[in-house]
Amino acid sequence: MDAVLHALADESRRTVLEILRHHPASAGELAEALPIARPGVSRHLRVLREAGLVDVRHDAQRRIYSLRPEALIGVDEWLADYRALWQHRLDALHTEIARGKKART
Amino acid sequence: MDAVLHALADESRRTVLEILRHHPASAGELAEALPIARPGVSRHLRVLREAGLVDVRHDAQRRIYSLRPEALIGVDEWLADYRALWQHRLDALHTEIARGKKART
DNA sequence: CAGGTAAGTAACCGCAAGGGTACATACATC
DNA sequence: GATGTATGTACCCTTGCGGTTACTTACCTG
Repeated sequence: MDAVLHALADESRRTVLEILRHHPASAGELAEALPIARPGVSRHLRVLREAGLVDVRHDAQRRIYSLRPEALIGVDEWLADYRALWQHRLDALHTEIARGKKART
Repeated sequence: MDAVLHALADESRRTVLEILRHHPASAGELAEALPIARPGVSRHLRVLREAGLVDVRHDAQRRIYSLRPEALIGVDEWLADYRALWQHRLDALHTEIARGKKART
């Protein structure tokens, strides 16, 4: 999961994911969408590949990248524990609010 | 959310969160639990503070840190969109498996 | 108020990440 | 097989981050 979180920490790489979330795209298309030059994008794509977040398909000279959201499952599971915590807090907050209402009546 | 993801990308900082998930702790206690020296931990704590992931309470010279898991809600919401994607894929996979079973009978 | 403890900051070092330019590789076409 | 296009890699440079030691700040206690 470390590699995934590291990949997610970069804004450009998240942008790539957002694009791929809607449709697969070639490396060139992705580079056009980012404010950095092709080589830089290639490197970002390598990070995403190694983190298991994207898949590559060869189409002649083109490399078509597509999303592999399964890699995010690990992060999701990690967050699940915390989700229980904040859910608990929100519940407590709601209880508090309800109590306040009751007291005011 | 950027600050939060940046904070999460570091193993040491995640360790701090894991500790605080169970109980509040002073900066010194956290430093003892990590393989790095106090000043380093102080900086990690600052990152976590600025990302809104922890709260500080003063107790004489001690600074007691506690978790504020609410900050992770943003990440959770961001992941939610992807969750729909992989859920869809897993459903498709299960359908495929079911179909395979049926074919074999 | 002197001494001790807890935490944070400052200055410094080393390394790894991220960007760009230039080059190499793969494939399609003429 | 020469040319053009799409992509990735090598190299260099700069920046930022993490770690350490040394110092400052805050607070408690005798």
